[in-house]
Amino acid sequence: MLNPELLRRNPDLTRAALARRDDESVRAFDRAVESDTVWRELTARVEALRAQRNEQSRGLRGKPSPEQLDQMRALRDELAGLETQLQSAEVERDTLLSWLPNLPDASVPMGKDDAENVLVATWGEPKRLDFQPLPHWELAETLGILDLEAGARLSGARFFVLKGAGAMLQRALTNFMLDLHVHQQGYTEVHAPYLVRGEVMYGSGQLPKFADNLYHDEEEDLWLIPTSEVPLVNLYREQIIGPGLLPLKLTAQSPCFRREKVAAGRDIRGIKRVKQFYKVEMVRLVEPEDSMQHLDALVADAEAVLRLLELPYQRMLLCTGDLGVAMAKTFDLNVWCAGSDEWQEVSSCSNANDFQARRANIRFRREQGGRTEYPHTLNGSGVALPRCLIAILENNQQPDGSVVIPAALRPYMGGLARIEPVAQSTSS
RNA sequence: GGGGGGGUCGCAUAGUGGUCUAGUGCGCCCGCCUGCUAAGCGGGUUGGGGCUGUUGAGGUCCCUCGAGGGUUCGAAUCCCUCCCCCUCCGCCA
Repeated sequence: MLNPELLRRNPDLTRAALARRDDESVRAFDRAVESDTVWRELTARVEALRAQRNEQSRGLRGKPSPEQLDQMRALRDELAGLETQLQSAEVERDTLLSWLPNLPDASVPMGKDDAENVLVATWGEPKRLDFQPLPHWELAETLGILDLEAGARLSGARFFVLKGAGAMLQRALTNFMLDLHVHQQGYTEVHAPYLVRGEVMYGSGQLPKFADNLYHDEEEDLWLIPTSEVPLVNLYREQIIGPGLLPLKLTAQSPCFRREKVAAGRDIRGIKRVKQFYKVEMVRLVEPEDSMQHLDALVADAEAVLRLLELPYQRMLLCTGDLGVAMAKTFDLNVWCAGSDEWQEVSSCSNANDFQARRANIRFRREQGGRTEYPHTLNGSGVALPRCLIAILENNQQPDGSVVIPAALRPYMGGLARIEPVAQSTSS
C-alpha cells in the first residue's frame, strides 16, 4: 500500500511515478485521491459530532431530563447516519488504495514488457555443446528421473514426478542452497505454514489482484502459498520490531503452488512452468535508508548459488512494464538452458520498500520510546528449484546421454558424480 | 468432533453501565540521591487517525480493552457473530 500522505501532499509526483507503469494505474490513483478527500471530509464531520456528544454526555451523569434525552437521541441519530456514510467511504477508499501498485524506483527503466528489461551483467558463457543437446523433458525421461506421465496421472497437466537421482538432485539442491544462505550468508532458516489466511496474502500483495492464480480452500478459507515470500514477509505482521533488531535476514524452503491460469498456453512442455514446485526464498526486513544496498546484497546472495553450481546467467533489471505490483525495483536472474535453448528466470530479487510493510502493518523502532516506522522488505529466490534443475541437466549433459553433477552438489548426493541413463522405462 | 475456561496499555493483574481521561505491580526511560552499583524518592511509559503545523517540534480533537455488529443519552462492562489461546474427553500421523 502506498503512503496515504503521497496522495495528499504530493499527488503530482506520485501520479507521474505511476504513469511510468501504465495509464490504468494513473486513473486508479485519481479515483483514490478523490475518494480519500471524501473520506477526510466525512471524518472531520463525524469527529466534530462525536466531540459534541462526549462533552454533552459528561454533563448528563445522574438523572438526565426528558428534554436532554431527546436532544441526545437526535444527536445519536445524526451521528449514526454520518457514521454509516463514513464507513462506506472508508471501504471505498481502502479498496481503491489496495489495488494501487507500488511506485517504481527512479532507477527503473521505462518499458512496456519483459522485452524491454535491461541486461545489467552476464556471468559465464552459454555452453556450446558439440552435439545436439536434448531438452530436459527428453533427457530426464531417458535418465529415468522424471515422469511427466505419472504426474499427469496423479494430478493432471503441469504436475511432475521425480524419481531416484532426480528426486535426490532436488533434495540436494535445496539443502545446498539453504546451507549457503544460513552458514555463509547469515540468514536465519525458517519453517512456516504453506497455508495462510487471506490477510497474509493481502499483506505481501498477492491479494486482491491475483486471487485467480492462487489455490484456495473454501471450507477453512485458507490459501496455499505461491512462494514462501508470503509467510516470511508476514512473519512480523502486526508487530513492532524492537530497536537494534534490523536487518532481519530470513530464508526458507517451501513448495509453491500456482494455478498458472494467466500463462495458460505458455511453456507447456517439461517442468519449466508447473503448478507445484520447490523454491528456496530469502527475505530481508531492513531500515528504509539501507534498502537499495540490501537489494544489491540480496542479488549477490542469489548469484552465489548459480556461480557455485557453475551455471551461466544474466542479471536483468526489470523495466516498469514487467515490475510486480508490490515492487519498487527488481532484478531477475536468468540462467542459460542449453537444451531448451533459452534463458530461464530462476530468481527474482526485489525491493518492495514500505509497500508490504504497510499492508502487513509491520513496524520498527530505532530506539526505546522512539516513534514507529515502516521497515523496507526485500525478497528474492535463492533459487527456484525445477528451473535450476533444468539448467543443470541441460547444460551438463554428455554425448552419451549422462549428466555430470556439479562438484558443489556431490557431497549432498552421496558422492554421486554422474547420472547415467537407465536401460528401460517401467512401462511397456 | 464434544464439554469447560479465557483474550485488558511490553509482561502480570484489577475493573460487571457514567466516578475508566482504564488502576496496581514488574519491566523500561528521565531526574534526584549516591565513591560505583543496587536500594530509595519523584516523574514518564498502548497503538493509530483527522485538522493545524513541522520535517517529523508542538497544539487540538477522534478512535483503540482480540475483531466486527447491536442495545443505550452513555459500553472494557450487557447481547449477537467471528477469530485466537488454554484445558478435559474422543479420534489420529
